[in-house]
Amino acid sequence: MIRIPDHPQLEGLEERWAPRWDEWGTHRFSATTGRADVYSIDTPPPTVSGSLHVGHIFSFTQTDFIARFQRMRGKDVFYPIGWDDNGLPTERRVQNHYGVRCDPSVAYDPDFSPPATPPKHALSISRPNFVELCHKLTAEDEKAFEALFRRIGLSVDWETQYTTIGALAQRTSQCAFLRMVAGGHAYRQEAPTLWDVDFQTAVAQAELEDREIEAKFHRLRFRSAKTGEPIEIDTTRPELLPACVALVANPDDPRYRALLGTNAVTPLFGVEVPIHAHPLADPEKGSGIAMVCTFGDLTDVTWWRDLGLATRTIVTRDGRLGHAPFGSAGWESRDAGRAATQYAELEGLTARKAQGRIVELLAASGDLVGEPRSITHAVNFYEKGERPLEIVSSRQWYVRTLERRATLISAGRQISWHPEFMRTRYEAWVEGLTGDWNISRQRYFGVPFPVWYAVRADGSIDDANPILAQDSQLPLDPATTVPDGYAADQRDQPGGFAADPDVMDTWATSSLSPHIAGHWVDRPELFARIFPMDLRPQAHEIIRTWLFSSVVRSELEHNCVPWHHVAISGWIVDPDHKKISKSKGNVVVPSDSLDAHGTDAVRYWAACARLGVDTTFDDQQMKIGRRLAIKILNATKFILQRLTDGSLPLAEATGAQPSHPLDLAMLKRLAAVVAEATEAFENYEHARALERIEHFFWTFCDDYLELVKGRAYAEGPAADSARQALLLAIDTQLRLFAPFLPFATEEAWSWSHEGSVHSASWPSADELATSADGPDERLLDEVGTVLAAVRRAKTAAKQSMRAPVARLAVAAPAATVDLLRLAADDLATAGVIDRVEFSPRDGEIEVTVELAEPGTDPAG
RNA sequence: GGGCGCUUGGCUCAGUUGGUUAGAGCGCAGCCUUCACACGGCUGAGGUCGGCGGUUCGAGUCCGCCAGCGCCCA
Repeated sequence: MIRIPDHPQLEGLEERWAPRWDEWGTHRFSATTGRADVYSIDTPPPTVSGSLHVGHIFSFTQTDFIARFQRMRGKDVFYPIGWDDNGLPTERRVQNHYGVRCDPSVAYDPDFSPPATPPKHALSISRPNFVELCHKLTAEDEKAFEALFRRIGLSVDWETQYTTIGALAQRTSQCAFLRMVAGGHAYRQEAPTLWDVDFQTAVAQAELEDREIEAKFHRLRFRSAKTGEPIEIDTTRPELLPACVALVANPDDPRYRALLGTNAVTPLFGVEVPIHAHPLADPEKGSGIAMVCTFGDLTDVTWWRDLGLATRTIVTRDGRLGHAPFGSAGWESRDAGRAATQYAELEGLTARKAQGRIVELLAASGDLVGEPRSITHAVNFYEKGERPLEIVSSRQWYVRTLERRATLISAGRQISWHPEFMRTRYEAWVEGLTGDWNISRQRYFGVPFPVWYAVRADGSIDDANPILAQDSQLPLDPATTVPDGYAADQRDQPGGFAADPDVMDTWATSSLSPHIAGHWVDRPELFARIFPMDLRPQAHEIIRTWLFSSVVRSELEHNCVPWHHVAISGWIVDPDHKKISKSKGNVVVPSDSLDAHGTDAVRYWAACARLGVDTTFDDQQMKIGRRLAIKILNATKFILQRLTDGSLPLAEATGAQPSHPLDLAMLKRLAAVVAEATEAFENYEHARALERIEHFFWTFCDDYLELVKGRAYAEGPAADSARQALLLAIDTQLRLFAPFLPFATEEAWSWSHEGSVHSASWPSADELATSADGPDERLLDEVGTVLAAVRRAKTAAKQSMRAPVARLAVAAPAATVDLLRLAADDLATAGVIDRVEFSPRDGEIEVTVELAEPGTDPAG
């Protein structure tokens, strides 16, 4: 029996249907079909330690449209959900939340529990205790995300969840790492490394950002080694003078041409350094000749590499000036005693303090020319950091990317980008790579490298020959697991072994999201069904990180791209076009919108935006979505309740095929809409699909429904035709709307069907175009035009739409008249028209309306 | 400094390969209330498409330059 509420509403639909879908397994991946029948999605795992915001709803919902469409098209949709709990954001949140600090030198306390309220001074706890807290807090955060995602009706398979720090992620990550090492794609090397002195970790190129900061140019006086002539250089970092290894000038700069190939002597330290030419030396900057230190900035690294310069590292990992053995090999000086004395003034100071001190020393020795001058310049920062990055020399694991640039660019061209122009961002990034990918991070909450090193008899570490874990041991933490052939008590002992102290960059793990979600390491038959995946949805600011690193991993491991399509979502901006962020105080809480407008309304807002387009947070748009959802309920109710006897199945309610020209014209139009919407969806243009469907729906309600109402109430073949057409049309439209408005469509669908609309098949034009040689589909438009003219006349006369019309006269081209005659009866009924007259004439259609009541107005 | 994107009625946006009077919704104005829908319906006013120049029989739609906004990268 059809049970339709008297007043259908949206309230409560989420609570009614979401549990049903779980029960029915509507969104479950069956994993029984072949790859060709699977549609797999590489869902972005949100950072659970971050905040929930409308951007999540927006972008995740856009992916859900695609998932639901593909499911209705008969695909077995692999739509997992992951949580990114790995890495620094979690560490910071745990530190703040519990008021603790990780100190690896503290011993594990199995009975530890965090204080009820965070203490004023951070409590030092062991690494295992700290990691436990990370797991505890992320588990709570994940629940909040899950609740939100369920509420917005994401059709993910909740049985396919993954994390980026769990055992599977660690095993996957370590396994893939070992394979990279075995394949020669990963290597460990001592190299200049961008270093954040506060976070105490290496930073990858992808995590850099430039910031303009205030600095001072100091003019230092060097002297020519041969002639003693002064050579003045400008530097913002005079404290690095002890690390100076060369001077560089532009080869085209006539001022310094004569000096090229000679040596200069540094002030205070008396070190002889060569003078080289290099095109990156900017003649306009300062005095036009610069000192190269190891290392002040990335340009120093370039010069050091290009020119094969010496290395004299003084900045240590904590951002202080370390030991500099002037007089020993590599630290030769014309006056080693003086150099050592001077350096003793600096050693142990932070870079900032050392700068102040060395300026005093230079002033005292007369080697500072004039006063320091203020400038602003761009300096590298870690995107999450607060102090400029230092460049230190250290041993890190790298993945070879530089040599594969061409491959990576061609990989990008094998992927369909939505929108297409986003590809450019990827290519620009790959072309701009300056070094291999550093995947070592000196953090605590991450995937450890499954590697140890032998400790030599003298206690030094044999870095060159890492001891790699066996696959069967994974996942493991080398800090607790002992490598084959060693005993536990040999840890950190001469002749024993030492664990690699680092963890992997989070991108080194999340770049394997298809492998983690698809169980590459433990369910190969599953992985084969879903990989390469069909779709990677993500935001554009992480093209250079997540997208790039995923392509790298897939190319290295499988020699193919990880997905066929990439869908880039836009950002949410506030009504003033400002990016939504906490610091701006314009954050919109997602649950507020859901409370106020309902899930379908919020989804409608997201559906109106094309991929890649930044979108305004717009309450108004949600209200429109809400109105649409209600209209769908009401229109469905009307058609089912009034026009069938409440008997099922509906197809048998009337039995007849639509035969009336107006009905056939409407169905033909609908068939065209189905075709357009399908094509749009196939092209990842959900907004276009929705626009076409929605536009048709309003015409359907305003014109067609009104026109056939009267006929459909009656009896006979013409009435049967109307009823059948109405049923066919609403059935089709519910399915078309289903990906966008899953709750309202499911509710309306349930009034006439068993099972879920989301398991129904996506409509095809064939179902509707009952006859190719039916009437001209313009019929619906033409009748609509005349009906609008009738309404206009009634409105102008301030009459009700039910006001009777004595006479309607339509003058139009003969072909149009012929068409209109086909629906003259419906027109008369809908307009409450007594007499309808047609007359052929060339030119525009002209409609004359004579109202039965006084106050008749011509219109049209 | 380089790259990418955007600039269409008050607002938010569509405008497919250049082609008849540039579309939609919101907002606004007016009208209509019990028979699907007042959490509504109908009707209407309102843009010449950022600026300049070019290609073309014809440009919002292609090309160049400029301006503003945004993002990415140096």
